[in-house]
Amino acid sequence: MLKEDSFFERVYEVARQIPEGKVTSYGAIAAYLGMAKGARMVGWAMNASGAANVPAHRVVNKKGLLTGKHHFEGVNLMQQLLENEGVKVVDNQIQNFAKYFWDPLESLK
DNA sequence: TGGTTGACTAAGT
DNA sequence: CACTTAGCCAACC
Repeated sequence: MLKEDSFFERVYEVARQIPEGKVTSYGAIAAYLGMAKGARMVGWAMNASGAANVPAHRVVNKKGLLTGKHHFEGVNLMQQLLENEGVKVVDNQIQNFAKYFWDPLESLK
């Protein structure tokens, strides 16, 4: 199987390792991939993750805001998935974000 | 090849 | 608090 060495595939592999009930940020994934300034690329990769088996709903911005929810089928789907995993979301923001935060730099190093 | 794009982030107004 | 500017960089056309 030809694995695309593209940036997207790397993002997908990290995203797939996010444990249930945990979330991370675009910047954290980017930093893990060696592009601290590449948070936007991660978000863009998520945009293309539609066909991939990637839990994009576990990736939020640095403040714990569900900035990407507008890209899901429904604006409530992303929050629904997170709450289904035990992550409380209020007003598009993850509550107790620090507690749910999963850092690939610490977990995958 | 080069300009446009974007689910980010930080700092400024 | 809402909006703007600026930096960042791979993928896309």
